[in-house]
Amino acid sequence: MAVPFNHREVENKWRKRWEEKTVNPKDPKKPKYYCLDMFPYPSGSGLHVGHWRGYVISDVWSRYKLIQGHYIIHPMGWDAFGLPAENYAIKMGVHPAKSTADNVKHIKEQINQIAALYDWDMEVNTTDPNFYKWTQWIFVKMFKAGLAYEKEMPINWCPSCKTGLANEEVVGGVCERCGSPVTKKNLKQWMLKITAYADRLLNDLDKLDWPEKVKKMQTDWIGKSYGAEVDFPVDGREEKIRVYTTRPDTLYGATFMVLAPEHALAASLATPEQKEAVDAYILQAANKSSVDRLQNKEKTGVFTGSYAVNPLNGAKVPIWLSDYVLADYGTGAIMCVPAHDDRDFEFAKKFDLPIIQVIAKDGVEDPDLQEAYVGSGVMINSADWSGQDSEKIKQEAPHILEERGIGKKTVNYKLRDWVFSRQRYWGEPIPIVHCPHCGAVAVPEEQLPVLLPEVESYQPTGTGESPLAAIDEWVNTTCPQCGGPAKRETNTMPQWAGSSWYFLRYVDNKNDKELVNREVADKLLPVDMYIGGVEHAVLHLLYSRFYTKFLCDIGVIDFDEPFHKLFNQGMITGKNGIKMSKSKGNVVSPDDLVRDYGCDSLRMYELFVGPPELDSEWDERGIDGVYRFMTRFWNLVMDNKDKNVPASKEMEKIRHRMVNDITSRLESFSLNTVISGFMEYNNKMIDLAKKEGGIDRETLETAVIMLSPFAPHIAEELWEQLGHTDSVFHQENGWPKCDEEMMKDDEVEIPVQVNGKTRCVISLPADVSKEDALKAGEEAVASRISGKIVKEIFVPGKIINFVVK
RNA sequence: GCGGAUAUGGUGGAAUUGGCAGACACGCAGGAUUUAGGUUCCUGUCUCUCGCGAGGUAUGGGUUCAAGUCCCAUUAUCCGCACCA
Repeated sequence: MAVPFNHREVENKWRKRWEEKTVNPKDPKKPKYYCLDMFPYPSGSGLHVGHWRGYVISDVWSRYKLIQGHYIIHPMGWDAFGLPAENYAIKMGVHPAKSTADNVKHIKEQINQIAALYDWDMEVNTTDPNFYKWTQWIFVKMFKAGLAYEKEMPINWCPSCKTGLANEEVVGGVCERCGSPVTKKNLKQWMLKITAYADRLLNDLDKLDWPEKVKKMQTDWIGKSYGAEVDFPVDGREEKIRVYTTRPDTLYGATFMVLAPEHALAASLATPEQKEAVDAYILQAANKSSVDRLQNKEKTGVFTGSYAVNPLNGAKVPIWLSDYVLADYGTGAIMCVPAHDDRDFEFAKKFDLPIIQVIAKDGVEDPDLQEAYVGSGVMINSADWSGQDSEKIKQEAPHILEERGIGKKTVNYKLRDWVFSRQRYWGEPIPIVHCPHCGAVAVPEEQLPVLLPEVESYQPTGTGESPLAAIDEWVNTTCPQCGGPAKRETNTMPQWAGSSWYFLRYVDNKNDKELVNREVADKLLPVDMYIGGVEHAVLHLLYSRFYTKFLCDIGVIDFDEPFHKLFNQGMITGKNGIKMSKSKGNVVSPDDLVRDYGCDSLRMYELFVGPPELDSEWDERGIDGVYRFMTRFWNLVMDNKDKNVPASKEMEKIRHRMVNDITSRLESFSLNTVISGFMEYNNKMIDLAKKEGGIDRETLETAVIMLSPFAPHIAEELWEQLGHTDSVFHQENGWPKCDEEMMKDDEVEIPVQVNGKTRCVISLPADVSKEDALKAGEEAVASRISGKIVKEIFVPGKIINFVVK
């Protein structure tokens, strides 16, 4: 009797072996392959089976590339600054540095259970001064390049997290992190000019092998639009009001104008009769939270009493204020064409303003317009434009306006600059010194890092000041420029600061002279494959692209996109698709499963549970099926390894087909069907081995090699049992290859249909001629044919169909 | 409201280019082994029908010799954006 399958013994044995000698030695002769996981923040709750999935996927891919002959860069680190770590620390009443260190230790142990190829020599931690020195260094470089600037303005403020937020961190009016409604707060903030990169961030998406969904989300977030700015003089005054429109073709239909309540001219446009109402409206708008603004879509507004002049036809149009116009997009003022814009239509109906149709689908005006017509058509009521195609006018209008000196062609973006300061303790101090004489001065590079000081109270103050502001001896310093007394910037950076560039540091994490050595970077970067959840589509992934482009521009690296290929894995949820969380009590820990079924079986089941890109419900029971497969495969190899049976034609066919199927499924990331493929071919091999009295060595070895990225321990053991002394991951010939000729059957089964319904299946030579096939098919279904055959279809290898009348 | 994705047995899910729907597993049922339970092995398992056969991939149409797959409309669920002029 062969050695029975004992996952615990096998796994313990190989863990030790791999510790003694890595299977992924740095070999400069091999081409690199950089496969990266989104690094976790070390929370106190540890890993559940959902966290495993992404790490298993990336490890399977890494090991596959390893066997193909690459040197694998597969690092792991800790995104340990930021709100989650700090909130956890506050909750548990310990210093964030302490709780972070404890959590890192714990999660590292849990990650090691996965038996991934992680190279811990490359480990980084964003809270390590040797790391955040370079996070600060990048900020200084951006400051010097004019990309980091201070501005006082109303920003998104989370009253629960007690800090300002970037636009990207506000989802549907609530804080992305804690779900509290976001308010506005007027604060002096550090901003990063990500808008300077808007076009490159947009255009370079084309270069990336990313899911279309993520590209689209970024495209929409950047929100580029083409249109025109048009100046409307204010009737009887000197000022002009500039508006932005994407529909200059509808200019003759502009019947009123709306300014955002925050517009600079809003108050001064009020006539004496309207002043009281206007002031009240401006005040009311200022107190409205963003959630109110989102939830209550009923249009409100107030007439200023003033009029503007349509520069094209001299028409006088009333100027209104309304909060449906955003102050910080375009010019904060719009011309309103109710006939051709839904929002303007609604506003015009509510306040009984005139509606002039200027485009008609068929050129005929609708006297009773019930809704805005936003499509294209023939221009009407538009002086010399009338009768022309509206799309043509849309293209030409900006130039016409420019010629007449009343407007110009313009481009606008939804993307806003990045609010970069946080009023919290647990982050990188912003390396700036405020000097009464010199203003904001960057801390000299040789003085970096600006260490995060120890404090008694690291709880957020909620006042808009960081807890750091209370530490006088830290705040008070000298100006690096003039030497006079000065104060340190007390805001910290957002969590995204470290994660925007950490992937560059892994490959040179001990370098204290440079962020990354250029030669090393040229050789080992960028990331070839990035694996993580979709939740960072416009946060981390946009910020990282921005940072990478900047670092490329200043010559630190020579590529301007960080992640060549991106894969978003779906979530593993609890019952009924509910996200696993401690509070829901539906968290499944991998610990028991690893103990009872082994790491390899859990790895396999993580993939088998469903398509990797979709969410999957965790169903504990299914893992039995994977475990049974492992046992059967183990027994198959053990029972046959010493038989030295020659390869039969039939067995060779199975082998080549197995290589073909498994490889193509793996290449297309259909990992759940790779696992079912292993099961299927295992059953086939078992059946045939029974019939033929054994199974040849090459087939066994091929199966073991292909299983090794998925179940590395068991594959190594079986490889050794098959008589090899080197690791299964070191294959001179790379990944198993298949020969299409060897996969072919001599005889093929072909269904024969009558009127599209299968009547029988016949066996024919693979290279049968059309005539012979049809003849054989007709004979086979002769008894089922009652009428006259009007059409005969033969698709080689697929189908025979007779159309009968 | 706009945009995107998804919809297949009791369950998770398979199905290159349109070519035998339900692979592979879970579960369930029956049997063998076992003192018994568990394990393991074998058989069955879309629905209706004793059977022949018929029907069947969210719903309704269409294209085709042939549709889960392509086209049109509808419904449901999930995700993204949400007054961006």
